[in-house]
Amino acid sequence: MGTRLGRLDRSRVADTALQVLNDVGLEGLALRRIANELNVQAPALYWHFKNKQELLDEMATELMRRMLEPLEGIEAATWQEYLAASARVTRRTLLDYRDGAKVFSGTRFTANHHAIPLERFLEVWTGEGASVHSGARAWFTAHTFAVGYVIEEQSVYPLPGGSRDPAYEPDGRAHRMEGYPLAGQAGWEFFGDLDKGFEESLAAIVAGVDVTLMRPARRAPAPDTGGSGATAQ
Amino acid sequence: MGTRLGRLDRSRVADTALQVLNDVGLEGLALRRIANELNVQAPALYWHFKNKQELLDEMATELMRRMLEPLEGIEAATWQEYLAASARVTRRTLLDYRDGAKVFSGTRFTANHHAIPLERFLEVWTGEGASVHSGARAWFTAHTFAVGYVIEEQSVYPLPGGSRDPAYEPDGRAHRMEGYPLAGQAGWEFFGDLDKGFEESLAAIVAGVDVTLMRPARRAPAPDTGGSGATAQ
DNA sequence: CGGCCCCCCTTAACGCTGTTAAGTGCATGG
DNA sequence: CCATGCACTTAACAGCGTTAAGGGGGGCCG
Repeated sequence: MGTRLGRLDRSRVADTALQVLNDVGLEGLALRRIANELNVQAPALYWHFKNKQELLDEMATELMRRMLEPLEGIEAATWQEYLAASARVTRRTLLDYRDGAKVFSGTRFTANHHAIPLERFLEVWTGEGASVHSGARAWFTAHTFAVGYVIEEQSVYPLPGGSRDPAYEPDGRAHRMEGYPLAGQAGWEFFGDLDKGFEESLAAIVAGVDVTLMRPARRAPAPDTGGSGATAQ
Repeated sequence: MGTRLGRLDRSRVADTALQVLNDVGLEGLALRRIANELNVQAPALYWHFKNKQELLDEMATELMRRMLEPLEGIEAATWQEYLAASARVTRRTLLDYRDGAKVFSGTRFTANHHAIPLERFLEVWTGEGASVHSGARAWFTAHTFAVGYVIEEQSVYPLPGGSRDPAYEPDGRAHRMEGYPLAGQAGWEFFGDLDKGFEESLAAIVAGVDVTLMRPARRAPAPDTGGSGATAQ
């Protein structure tokens, strides 16, 4: 159904693949379907990608690219604001695509655009007198959480902007939880208001990063996290 | 290869499937392969599961079941210890299986064993005078992070106990980061010592949960998280 | 201007996948 | 002793990622 617009290239294929993803999901993302949308036969894609994984990598890179614009628009005076804002951009971008978080997570980028916002964050962070080490840890914590959160979220709301998967109805969950009264109530919290839940968790993470990574760093260069006893390297 | 031990049932199939998973990974996990290991033909599995997804759900449930034993062994005086210990058990269990985190994440459980440790945590948490709401948020934050962390981790170390994927060698990463000096250094932090990284992030989350969810809850029943307040949907 | 080459795509085919339909043996209960 | 139905078999299908081989066309070189 697509129109032939001249030659193919990696980024046009990745762009079309992301549209197809929203139609059929990760499970149904077939090379023949993508090729059809580009008015081309499936093996043509192998001229531009050595296999499907390489196309998925390009799709993840394209998602990262699409995060950059809103990220550049962030005007954050503090590292807290920038860290939180970038986690929100990550979440919102991944939510725009069906199975976006699964495509994104664990996939290697084919370019290093992801270094741009990280570099910017670390400039602000180290400007406060803290180490690159602790800043990297702060960044990784927030983004690991954000991706993990959206993975859970997208199994409740599989379609971007769509309605909830019936199996995750809080009512049904609470009903199955007889014998676990507190856990039953908790089900509501998990999959109730996902926007609010994200904000609350994110606020906790930012506050914790401040306490354990930023503020000790001002006093001593090798912060002890109070965890399993391992001291910073 | 397998020996016929009488009849099949869901849990024996799931157990075998988890062994096969460690051999061939999620990508290579084929019903014919699992069936062969059970000395049975592939369609036989359809007597016990309506499709492959239902088998994957059972595998995730079995993983949850295998977390229960170490979780019950935890003697934690404080909610901090119990929350951190349960996140560690989650990580260690998922790391025992190839692609364990991907199998686990976003998959529905076929039983509600997961309520057991959650109930126990909420008892300790609410015993401190805080709400079920904030406790559920604390639990979800820590476990979302743990799963997200292992997903990243297993794309660096695909095999349980195996060696690192060459594409993630910190050396190589830093080399590709020219122009981003701080981000280049940060690469080491991300994929250097993953055990230590997990502990540092976990310590930050526990501390943040304390500050934003436990301690305000002692004063007011409806805690304001101090986030952006934007709960746009 | 002629011919070659290489880029980009085509057609054909392979082995494998999840899944369905139909049939079979065996244990069990009336 | 026969009938019921559980638990599995064999056979087959459509669709998947991927490879092999071939072809058309535009640009460069003789």
